[in-house]
Amino acid sequence: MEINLNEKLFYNIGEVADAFNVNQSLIRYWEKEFEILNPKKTLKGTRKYNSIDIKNLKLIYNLLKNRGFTIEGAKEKIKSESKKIEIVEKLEKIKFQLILIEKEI
Amino acid sequence: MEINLNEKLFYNIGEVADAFNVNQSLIRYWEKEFEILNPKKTLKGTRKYNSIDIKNLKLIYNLLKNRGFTIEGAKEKIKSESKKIEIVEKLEKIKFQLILIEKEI
DNA sequence: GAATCTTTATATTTACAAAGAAAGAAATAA
DNA sequence: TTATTTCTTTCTTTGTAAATATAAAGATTC
Repeated sequence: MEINLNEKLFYNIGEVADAFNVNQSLIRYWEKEFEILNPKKTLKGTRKYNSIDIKNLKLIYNLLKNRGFTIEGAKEKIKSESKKIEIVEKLEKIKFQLILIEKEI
Repeated sequence: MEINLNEKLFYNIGEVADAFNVNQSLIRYWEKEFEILNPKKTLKGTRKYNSIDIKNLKLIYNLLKNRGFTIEGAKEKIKSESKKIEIVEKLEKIKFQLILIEKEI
């Protein structure tokens, strides 16, 4: 990535596409496909990407380009993501309990 | 699946395709794509699927049809599978140690 | 004659790119 | 300053390439 996506509050599509090294059209296409990708638009219709949009884009990019999911597969994955987070939270609690037990020994 | 794939030692492609409810050509196509799918052939060239082939087919089917991987993504996943198995084995050992510790308490 | 084989052609789906219009930004002239 | 021109960016819509899946043909085997 030439462009650092941590400096500004908002980025436009050109900067984003550049940072991910993909075509602008691909960013727009993902927007059609993925509900979570919903950048605000100016009155004139220009997209403005904030840090949450960037985070979601990184997630999508990773699933599609690194991990080898289809678009549909990535959608499912994202849906189940929240469930996974719940599970991780439960595991955190268990970890906490284990630490307590360890201290009792 | 109409056909139960646990009854016989070998199945031919028609039965397999039927069981997975896919086209025979798809089974052959996957064979070209996935190294792990390597059914033995009779002297005359007819494919014979044993339980390992069936297991691998289930894996491939699951990755492609249920979990939403691309073919390339599924290949990668399968490659990394063996590494995962190693990790699980290590965790099993740790579990064993933990049980030992628990008994000492 | 029903099932399978290989090879090749074709269909379908998925993922992305191109094209032309519109808007924005920047440079230049009045 | 404020018009005017010019270049760049972004827009939506439409087109297309690549990936995936299936079908077809003709030969062979069960």
